Amino acid sequence: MDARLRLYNTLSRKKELFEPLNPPFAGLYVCGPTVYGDPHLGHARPAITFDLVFRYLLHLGYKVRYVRNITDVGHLEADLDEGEDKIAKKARIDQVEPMEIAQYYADRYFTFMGALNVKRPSIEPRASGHIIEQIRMIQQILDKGFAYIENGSVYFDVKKYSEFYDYGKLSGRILEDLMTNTRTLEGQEEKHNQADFALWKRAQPEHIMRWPSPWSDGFPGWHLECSVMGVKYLGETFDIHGGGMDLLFPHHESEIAQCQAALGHESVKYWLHNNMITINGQKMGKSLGNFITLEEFFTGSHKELSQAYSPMTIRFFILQAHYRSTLDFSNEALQAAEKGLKKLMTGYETLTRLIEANPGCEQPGRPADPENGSIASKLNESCYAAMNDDFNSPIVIANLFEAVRFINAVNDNNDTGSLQELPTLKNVFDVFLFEILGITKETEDGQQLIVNGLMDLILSIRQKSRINKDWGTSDQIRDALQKLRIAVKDGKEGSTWSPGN
RNA sequence: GGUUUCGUGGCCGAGUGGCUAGGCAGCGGUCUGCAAAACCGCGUACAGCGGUUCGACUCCGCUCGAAACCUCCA
Repeated sequence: MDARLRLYNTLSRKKELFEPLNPPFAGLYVCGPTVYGDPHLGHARPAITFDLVFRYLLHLGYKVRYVRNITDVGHLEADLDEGEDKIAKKARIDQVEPMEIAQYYADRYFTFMGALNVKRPSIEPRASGHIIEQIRMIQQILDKGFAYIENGSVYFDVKKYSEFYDYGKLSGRILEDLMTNTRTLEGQEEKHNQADFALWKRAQPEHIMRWPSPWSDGFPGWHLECSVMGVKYLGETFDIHGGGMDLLFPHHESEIAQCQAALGHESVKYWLHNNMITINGQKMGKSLGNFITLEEFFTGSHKELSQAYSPMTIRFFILQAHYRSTLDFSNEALQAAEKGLKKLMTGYETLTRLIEANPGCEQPGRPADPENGSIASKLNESCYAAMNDDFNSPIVIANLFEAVRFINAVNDNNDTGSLQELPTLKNVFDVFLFEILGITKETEDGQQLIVNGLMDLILSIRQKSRINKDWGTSDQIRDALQKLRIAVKDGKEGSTWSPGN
């Protein structure tokens, strides 16, 4: 087994050994949300993917600085209002200040990502707070001769750039194709070439989000912020840059070009890209209008949803697929995830109970089968191997299911010979399920304590009727609870209950 | 048209040149007052056609099909 982390670098299209530039430090930059709409399932994929990366790097002992930007400026609307900032457009509709919109949706984003147990990054910088730095980088690119000024706007000169460097190396694009194949958009006649992209745009009079610059009152181009903030907080070269596959071109390609042009070298060592979530085989996205917001998932209020799905179900659903695969949404798949997760959590509870009931087993490291090593430590190794192989969370989950089968077998057979495996097994769950995969028990609040008390009471009454073989009463209670979506299970040592089906 | 990626059993999804993925659903059984859970067992797979190979689902080529990107998008 290779105990070292390997990750798939989009730049080389190969799995590479992770060797950070300045160990024990590791830098991670991920393209964050544009805050002009409610967070949907598509936002959850990269957030959870790179949360997994973040958590695993931390677990391996790296001192990680994780930067994820908030885009609150600079994305152009290409359809009806060309040249107008998306946030500004929404603001005009709602008759409020653009920053108020950005603030509102940023807050929503944080709230829902929090529900998904996504760790907050070390730094969450906003594009609007880095206008000065962006202006400086534009000036650097101009000074090096890789940009030109046209009517108050500044454009990146892709043709000039590709005389020295390879524009297209990340996405596999060929420059000649880009020059000829790019669709002609209105208001783009200032460009010398179709493939050129804006570094600074002069604002039209009705454009409300604007800042002064040496060239005009305007706003920065839409690829610039990530280059600027990545370099500012992680250094001129840093380890990992992540994002969705849809950002590969032109966004990340242009980021590489901007850094190369301004700094004389590239800034990113490993490029990581998560795949898309599809709905009926099609990408789920804002512009397609087929997205389901996270709020709708949590409440079940969308016509495509047959029920509500808890945040942990969503998280588990996403982690059950490898991050570089597309993941197709369906109610059936979500329900399977819900049940699978429940099985895992029940298994963990059984494990905890077994350890409490058998204080003698609290000496880890004594394998039941010394010939072949313990099952628990094998699973542990297998989980590390999976994570080291480009963050293969589905394999980790498969291992955890195997652990559950083992736990249940011990529980059923009272196999005392295997009890000493349990502490190690608990450690595997604590590390992989909770710490690295970031699954949590769904929260219990004050109401829950009352419910617990009531349920204890009800089940003790039912137990009495069962002892008296009063099946009518006992079934009446169970059926009534069933209608409230509370499942009762009768075991040898009394009954237990759980919410859900 | 170009670039990138993919096509695995009822559904979702891993993986490998020869040895069980896993989950959900289904069927049979054990257990149980019944049920649920759990456990045991079972079934239908690697789009098609060629090639390389002792042997390919796994490598190569072609065909068919799908998606993303080429335009803001996670």
